[in-house]
Amino acid sequence: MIFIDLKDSRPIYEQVAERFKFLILKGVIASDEKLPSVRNLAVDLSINPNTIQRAYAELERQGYIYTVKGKGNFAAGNDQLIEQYREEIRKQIKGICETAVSVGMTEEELIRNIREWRSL
Amino acid sequence: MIFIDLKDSRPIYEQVAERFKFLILKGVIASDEKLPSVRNLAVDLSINPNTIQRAYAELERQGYIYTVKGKGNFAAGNDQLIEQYREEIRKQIKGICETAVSVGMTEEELIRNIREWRSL
Amino acid sequence: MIFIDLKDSRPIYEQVAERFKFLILKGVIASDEKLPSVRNLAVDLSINPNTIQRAYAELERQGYIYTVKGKGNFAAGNDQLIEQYREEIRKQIKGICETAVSVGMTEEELIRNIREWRSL
Amino acid sequence: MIFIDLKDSRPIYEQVAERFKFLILKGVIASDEKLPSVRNLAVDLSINPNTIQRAYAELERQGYIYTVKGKGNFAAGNDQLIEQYREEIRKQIKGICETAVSVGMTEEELIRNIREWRSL
DNA sequence: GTGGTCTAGACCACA
DNA sequence: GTGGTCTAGACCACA
Repeated sequence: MIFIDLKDSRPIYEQVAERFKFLILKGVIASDEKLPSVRNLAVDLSINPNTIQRAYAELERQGYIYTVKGKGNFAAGNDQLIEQYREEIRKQIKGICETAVSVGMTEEELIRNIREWRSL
Repeated sequence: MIFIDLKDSRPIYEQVAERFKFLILKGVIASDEKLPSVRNLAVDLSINPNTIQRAYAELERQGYIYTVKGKGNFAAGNDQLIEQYREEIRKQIKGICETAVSVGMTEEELIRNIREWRSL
Repeated sequence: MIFIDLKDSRPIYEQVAERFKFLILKGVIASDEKLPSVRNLAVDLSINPNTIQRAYAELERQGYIYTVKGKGNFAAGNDQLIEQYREEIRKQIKGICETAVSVGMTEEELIRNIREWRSL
Repeated sequence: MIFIDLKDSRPIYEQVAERFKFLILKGVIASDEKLPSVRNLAVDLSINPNTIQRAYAELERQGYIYTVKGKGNFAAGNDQLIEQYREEIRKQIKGICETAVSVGMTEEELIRNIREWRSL
């Protein structure tokens, strides 16, 4: 369910957090479903528990999970999260498109690219 | 011409390189035009020369400039660069859009966002 | 009568203890009235009995309840408790106000805030 | 300038962060002034660098400092920070006052307490 | 068993 | 020199 790529330049804790974000938003991990424990996941991925801990702390800070001490970490209700995530994505696309346009790519060209992926 | 923002989380060398990329692609710096010398730019920006050196090395590696020993650094011909840059951007947008769609954003929604920025 | 919020970052035993403190101070639980047994409450709240036990131990330590072996836990007389609780609150407010003032908030500003909540 | 209290129940990283927040808001550390390096402070306080790192990361996340890689950490401009901090304090006071009132303390009593500290 | 904090120490990117 | 990430392993609070 979780994979990490050591060759990826992004830090491991970020990859782990990103992956869980995705799984929660997709509904693969349901609301209030328990995530693997810090220790178990650390063993499974052959990663230090501190690194997992950091990924979970980040997810909690961003509202994707909540922590019950002594019990574990659980996926938060994801209704508002989806809207929050959309906003994040909008900003990312906006940033890229702005630089794209500034070096001469037209809006139509950008849109065409999006349409092409649809057909894949 | 070049500005750096210390509060930006990106490393300084990357900001400098990015800025030159932009200027070259826009044609503000013409093909074969000389870039400021490492030392001068370092003084102007109150930055360590090593940092400028690294930015230039990066630009050369990516084909945006070429170095003539004893003369300086010069902007490469920018025709092929533009296409290269577009390809980069396409990949970035593609990556983002794919995750966007996978969590339920429709293609039309993405396109609408792009159109809205146009009107700004 | 007792509710716990798993998403609250405070430990469960503290939430339980805090809630009973409140009920005793408000007089909802009268002096010498029996509190639910550890086991019953644990079942009702679907919580580990150890956790309830700890909440009760904390309440006893602070003088809010007293234990009669073989009989159960009972609310202490609440006259002195109220004064004790007020003292606690005074200290808390004092601590916060001091730092508030030291970074430039005026006393009048603090008081105004309190008055505003009244009207809610 | 920075002191930590091992007997304090709050984690060390939080104490350190809180202390810097205070110094920045008071203007003791001016805008864009450099904070001690992670390593130096760690040695001075006989604390592990990781713990200082965490305190600084927290401060950056909350906007109190900004990081320049390879250079150090610097105090952010504190105009907006003050307002942000006031809001934090308001919430804290509000929370305490609400429970105070709910157990029978009057608003006037709370205000009287504040006035008394003034005369200290 | 579960998460939270911390130490000790390594290695890397950046300036 | 400076911050950022990570491992290894300890100890504590909580359930």
